[in-house]
Amino acid sequence: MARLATAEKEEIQNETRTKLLEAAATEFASNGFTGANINQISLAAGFAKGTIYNYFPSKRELMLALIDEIGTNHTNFIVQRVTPQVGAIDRTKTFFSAGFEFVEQFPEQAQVAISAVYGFDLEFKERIYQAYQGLFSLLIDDIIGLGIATEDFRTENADTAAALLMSLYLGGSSLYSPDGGIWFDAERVTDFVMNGLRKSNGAKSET
Amino acid sequence: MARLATAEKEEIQNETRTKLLEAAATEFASNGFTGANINQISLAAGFAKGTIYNYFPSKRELMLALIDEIGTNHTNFIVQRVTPQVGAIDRTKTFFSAGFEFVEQFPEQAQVAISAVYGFDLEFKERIYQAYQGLFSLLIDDIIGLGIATEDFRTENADTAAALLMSLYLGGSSLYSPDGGIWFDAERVTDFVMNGLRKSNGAKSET
Amino acid sequence: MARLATAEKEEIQNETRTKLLEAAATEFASNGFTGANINQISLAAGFAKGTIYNYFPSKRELMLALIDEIGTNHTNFIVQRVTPQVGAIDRTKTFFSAGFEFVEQFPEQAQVAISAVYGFDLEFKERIYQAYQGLFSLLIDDIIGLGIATEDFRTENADTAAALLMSLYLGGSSLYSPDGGIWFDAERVTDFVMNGLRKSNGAKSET
Amino acid sequence: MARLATAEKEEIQNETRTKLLEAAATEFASNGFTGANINQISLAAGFAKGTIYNYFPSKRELMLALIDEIGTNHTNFIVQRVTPQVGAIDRTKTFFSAGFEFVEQFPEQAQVAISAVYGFDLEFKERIYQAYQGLFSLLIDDIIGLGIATEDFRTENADTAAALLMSLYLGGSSLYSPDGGIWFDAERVTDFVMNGLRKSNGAKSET
DNA sequence: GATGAATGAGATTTCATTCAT
DNA sequence: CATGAATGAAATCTCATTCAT
Repeated sequence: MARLATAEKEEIQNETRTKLLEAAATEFASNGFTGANINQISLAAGFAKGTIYNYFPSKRELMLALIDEIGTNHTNFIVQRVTPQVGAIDRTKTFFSAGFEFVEQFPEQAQVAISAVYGFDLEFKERIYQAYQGLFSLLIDDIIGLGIATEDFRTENADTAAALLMSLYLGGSSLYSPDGGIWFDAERVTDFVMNGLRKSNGAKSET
Repeated sequence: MARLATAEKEEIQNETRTKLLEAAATEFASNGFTGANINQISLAAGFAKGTIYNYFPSKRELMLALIDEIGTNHTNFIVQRVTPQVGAIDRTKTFFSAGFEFVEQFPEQAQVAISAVYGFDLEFKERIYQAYQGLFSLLIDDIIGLGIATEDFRTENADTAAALLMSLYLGGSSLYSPDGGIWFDAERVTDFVMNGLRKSNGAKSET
Repeated sequence: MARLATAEKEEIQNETRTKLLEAAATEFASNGFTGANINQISLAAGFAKGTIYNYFPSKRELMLALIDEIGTNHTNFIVQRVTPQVGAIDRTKTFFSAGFEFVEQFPEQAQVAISAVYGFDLEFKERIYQAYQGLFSLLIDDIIGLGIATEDFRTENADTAAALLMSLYLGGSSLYSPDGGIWFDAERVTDFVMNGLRKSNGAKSET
Repeated sequence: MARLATAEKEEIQNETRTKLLEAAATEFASNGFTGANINQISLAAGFAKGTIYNYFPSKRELMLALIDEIGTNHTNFIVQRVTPQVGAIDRTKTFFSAGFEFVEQFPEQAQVAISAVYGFDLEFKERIYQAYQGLFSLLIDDIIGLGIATEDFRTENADTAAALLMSLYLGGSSLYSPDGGIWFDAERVTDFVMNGLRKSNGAKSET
C-alpha cells in the first residue's frame, strides 16, 4: 500500500511543480521578478494561493529554481541540435537557428533568461551563468575550439569569441516579439559571424 | 525681488532636477524599477521625501525622464567621439572604445539603459529605443552606410548590421563590473566585427 | 483480528497521545500558544502533519488537554512528596523542595503552566486553576490548615496564605533556567515563609 | 518659520507616539504579543494602519519600546510614593499599596509587564528586568538594605528577599481583575512579609 | 519650493485545518 | 489510523502618493 501510493504521490508532486514553474515563467516574463505576483502564479497554475509555498520556500527561491530549469531546457534544446552537425561552420549556424527556434517556442523562458543576464540582480545573473555552463562549453569547446582545430576559424581567444556569439544570440532574441517574429535570421547572423563586415578581402563571403 | 529672481529660480530648479535624476540612476541601477524606493531617491539627492513629486508626477514618469536623459547623454558622448574620425573602420573602433568608456564613467546609467533594452517593460523598451535614435542613426548612416559607400564594408543590410553592433556593444557592457573592469576590449570586438571568425580568406586581421 | 486487538490498539493510541502531548509541551514552552506550530508538534512527535487532528480537535483543545495533563502531573508529583511528611513546617519545606524539583525535571511543563497562570488568556488561566485544584487543596487543608490546627502557624486566612505561597513558588520557578539552575532554594524560601523579615520578635504583627 | 514648525512637529510626533503606545498596551494586554494585531493598534489609536510603521520599525520593536515605557512608568510611580516614607516597614507597606494602586490604575500596563516577566520570550524577559532595574534598586537598597541597617529586618540576602517581594507583588497583581478588584491587600501581604506564618515567636528559623 | 506625517492598497508569507487516499 | 497535498484567511510590512504647513 505504502509503496505504490508513494510513487503516485511523487508524480503528482512533479506535475504540480511543473505547472507552477510554467505559470512562474509567464508571470516573471510579463512583470519581472519584483513586479510578479506570487499568488497570481499559484492561481494561474490552477491552485490556491498558498500552494506555491508547499513547493518553493520563497519568491526568490522560486525564481532561482526557474532559472535552473530554463538553463537546463535551453542548453539541452540547443546542444541536441548542434552536436549532430559535423563542421564548425554548420554548428555555428545551427547554434543560432536552434537558439532562435527555442525563443519562438518558449518566448517566456527566453525573456526570463535574458532579463536575468542583463538585469541588475547579481544573484540571478550568477545563477543564469551557472545554468548556461553547458551552453558556454558547447560554444567554447565544440564550436569555436573545433573551428580553430580544423582551421576553419582564425585563431581567437575562444572565451571572448563565445561571449561575442552569446551576445549576438541574446541580442537577437531580445528583438523577438510574439507578433512580429524574430528580427534576425540565423543565416544572416552566421554570415556576419563568419565574415565580419570587411569587404576588401580579395576573397568573399558566405553560405 | 520676485521678478528678477526668475532666472535664478530656474537654475536652482534645474540643479535640483539633475540631482534627483542622478540619485534615481543609482537607485534604479541597484534595484530595478519596481524595486527602487522613491523616497530613498529624494533623500539620496539631499532632499526630503516629498520633493521628488514637485519635479516628476510619478515614479514611472521619473523613470521615463531618466531614460530620455541617459539616451541623450549616451548618444552625445559617443557621437562626439565618433564623428571626428574619418573612415568607417576607425569610426567603428571608436564606437566601441567610446561606448565602453561611457560604461566605465557612468556605470549606473549604462545599467539602467541595458535593463530597459532587455527588460520586460515594453514602455521602457520603446522609450529607450527612441532615446537611442541618434545612436542608431550614427551606426546606420555614419558608420555602416559610410563603410558601404566607401566600399570598406561588404554590402549588408545596414539596419541588421546596426542591430548586431548594438548587441555586441550592450553584451560587452553588461559584462562590466566596477571591480573587474570591462571584459571585452574595443580592439578585439572591432577585429571580430571586421573579419568575423573565418580563417580561409587569404587575407587577415588588423590592429 | 479486529476484536482482540482492541486493547492493543488503545494502548498504541495512548502512547501516541502521550508523545504528542510531550512534543506539545516543548513547542508551547518555546513559542507560546499563538506562536506554536502545530505541524511541528506532530513532526517532533514522530508523526505526519495531520496526525495530531486524529487526537485533538484543534490547537486550542490540545493546549487545554496539555494544561490538564500538566496540572495532574504537577499536583501528583508534589502531593506524593508532601503528604508523607508529618508536621506543617516540614510539609511547607517539602512543598517548595518538591516543587522546585518538578521544575528541574520538567522545565517545559513548568513553563507552560506559568505562562498559563500569568498570561492574558482567560480560558487557559481558568483551566490551569482548575487543574491545580488539588495543589490548592493541599496548601489550604494539608499544610496551612494543619499548621493553624497544630498552632504552628499564626491564625491566617488560609486562602490568602495559599495564594502567597503559590506566588512564591511560581515566582521562584520562573527564575529557573536550564543553565543556571534554580535561583531560590527551598530552605531559604521556607525560612522567609515561616519567619518573615522582621527581626524584633518581642513585638509582633501589624497595622 | 523653520524653528517653530519644528517644535510643533515634534510635539505632534510625541502625541502620536504616546497614543500608539497606549493602544499597543491595550492590544498586547488582551491578546499577547503574538496574538496582537498591529494594524488594529494603529486603527485603535486613531490612525491608518500604516502609521505605526512611521514610529516603530516592527511589531517586536514596538513591544520592546512599550516594555521600556511601562518599566519607567511603573518604577517612577512606586518610587515616588515609597521614598517619602521613613522606615523600612512603612516603605515595605507602601511598596505593596502603591504597586497595587498602579495595577488598578493601569491594568493593561501591568498585564503586559507580568506577561513579559513570566512569558517564554527571553528577549522580553530580559528587557523588562532591565526596565525594572530601578524597582529592584528600590527594593534592595532603600527598603531591604535600609531595614537591615536599622535592624528592623533580620539579616537576609537582600537580592533574594527582593526577588521574594517582587514575586509576591506580581503574584498578587496577576489576581487582579477589573471587575473584582485586587485580591490581596497591601496590609495582609506586608504582615506576611514581616512576620511569616510561624506562631511560636520564642523559637526562630531553622536549618 | 520643500517638507515629512499620514495614508491605505497591496504584497509576501504563515499555518491551522481539511480530506482523499 | 496515518498521511501530507491543498486550502485560504489573516498577518506583517512596504511604499507610492497626497497634502497641510
